[in-house]
Amino acid sequence: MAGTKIIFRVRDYDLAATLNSGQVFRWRQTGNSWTGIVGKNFAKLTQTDGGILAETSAPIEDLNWLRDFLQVKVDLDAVLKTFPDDAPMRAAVCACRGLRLLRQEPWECLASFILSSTKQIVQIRQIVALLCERFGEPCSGVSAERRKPLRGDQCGFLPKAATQDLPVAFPTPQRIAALSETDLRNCKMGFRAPNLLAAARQIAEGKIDLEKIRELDYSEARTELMKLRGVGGKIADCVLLFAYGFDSAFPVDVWIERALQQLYFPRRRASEKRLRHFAATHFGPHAGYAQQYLFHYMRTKLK
DNA sequence: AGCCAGGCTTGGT
DNA sequence: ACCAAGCATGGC
Repeated sequence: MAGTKIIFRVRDYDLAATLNSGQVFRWRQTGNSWTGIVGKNFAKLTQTDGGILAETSAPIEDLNWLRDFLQVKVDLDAVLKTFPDDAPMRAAVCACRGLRLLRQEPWECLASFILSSTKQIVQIRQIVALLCERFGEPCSGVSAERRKPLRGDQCGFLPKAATQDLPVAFPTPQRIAALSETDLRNCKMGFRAPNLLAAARQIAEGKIDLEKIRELDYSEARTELMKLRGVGGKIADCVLLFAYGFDSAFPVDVWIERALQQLYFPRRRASEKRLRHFAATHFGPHAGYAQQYLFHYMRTKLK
């Protein structure tokens, strides 16, 4: 790829664990490298001894979008030190060394998590890929002929790679707001289609301002996000944590519920309410990081 | 309060 | 090869 090559010197950064931990849904692994898109920029990332090798078509003097996305400036040790010193947390940190939180663009993150409801990660990836392939704008620095018009699931005879991830930006709220529910259902999102459509329209009409949410405190921001169709407490917390950087957000899904029950209340069955209260009080100022460690630990090591 | 919404994956036969 | 059950969140 013509363009910029740079190494971000960073310790304790496990790229694979981070990109595979259910925060983002469009990154693809090829060998030791990962390719994906941040905003309108295409990037290829490779784990190296000294840190992360980044290749992108953007000019080298302006890579803050990528530093910000990767959160390379976060002092992970300092974050880990704030975790409670108990056996489950120590095990999770030990098992997932180098796991990080990314900082995503709010709209892509929000839309992805609206689509995530009652879906497993592989299926979310498929839905998001279809949506982007059909309605996303081509990325800057990518020639037009690489964007072959494909019909997604209608070209089953093509090798799988041909239908995967062309370099396109995630479709804007305006673009999605102009679509029909049928267009969206055809991306296999089922009952999530009207939710995504309504949310896109609420945003396109200016009823909800995703940028303004940055200025609010955690609970105000949560209330605001939950005005969007298809956004309950869990999805709001995912967006607050993964896009807005509210480290105190602690999304509770069934995996986390299972992890808390199994690791912290192995004897007696704890009510959902009790688990929520525990989650909100036990993990400290970077509870969201703790949540990510427990989530990934549960999914990859315990199950 | 409890049921419903798709479609892919997993497990049993 | 096939069918049933499992997944997992918000809206009504």
